[in-house]
Amino acid sequence: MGARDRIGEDQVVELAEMFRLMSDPTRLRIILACLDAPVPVGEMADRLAISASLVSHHLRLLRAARLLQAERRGRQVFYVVGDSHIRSMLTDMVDHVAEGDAEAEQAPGG
Amino acid sequence: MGARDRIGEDQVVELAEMFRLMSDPTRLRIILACLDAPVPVGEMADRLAISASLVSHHLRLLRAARLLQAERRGRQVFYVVGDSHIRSMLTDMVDHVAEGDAEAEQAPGG
DNA sequence: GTGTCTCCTGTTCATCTGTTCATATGTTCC
DNA sequence: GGAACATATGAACAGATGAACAGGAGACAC
Repeated sequence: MGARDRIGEDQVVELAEMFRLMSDPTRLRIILACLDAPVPVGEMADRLAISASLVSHHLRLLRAARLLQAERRGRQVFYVVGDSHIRSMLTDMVDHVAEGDAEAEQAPGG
Repeated sequence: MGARDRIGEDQVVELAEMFRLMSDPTRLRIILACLDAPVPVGEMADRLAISASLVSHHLRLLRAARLLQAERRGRQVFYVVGDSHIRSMLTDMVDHVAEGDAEAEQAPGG
């Protein structure tokens, strides 16, 4: 038993890289921003209060990892989470940190 | 829609830090190693083919984030994933990369 | 009490990463 | 063709990170 034991080192590296993309607050904010609906780069930069250049830099990484998909509409480029599993996981994790923040204190000793 | 937009910056940082812990292949391997059952540090080092010191260093980070729980049995210390959500998510993600690896090969470009 | 095993902690170093500034590319309108 | 807007890219720098080395603390056996 244990799919977690059956995955090879390559899979682990692949998974780690996926987590790495989401390990930065700025990048995570970008992913979360376009979790449900496509969002243009400029709006992201405005909502996240960061420069469009920085957003674009992160977007490049996210695109390379297939985490985000780009869709051009005229002069604007809309980005959206393209992976259903990632989207589902993200939604769950967001809910987890939103609620689990209080019940994580069940650990005895310390 | 809502939950992902309702979380504040602190939550995002908290979530990002969680991902950060899992973003390292070595550290992810450690987490995966003690995903189901508690594993002693020495066995981890042996199974992962890395020094016990390095394992301990990573263990410290994982413990600080409450991702892993330590349990002392005699002179050995067993570590196990202490978060049900994380365990669930990890199992799902492992399965995701295990399956997605086959369909990801349809990309001709490098 | 001594010796050994297992694990923890502190420090240093090579490397990577995120961020900013300056600039290029692409698109629309005239 | 040119101007304006939106996005992408490259170089450089400050900060963070993982890995290795050395020393120390706790537990068990004698």
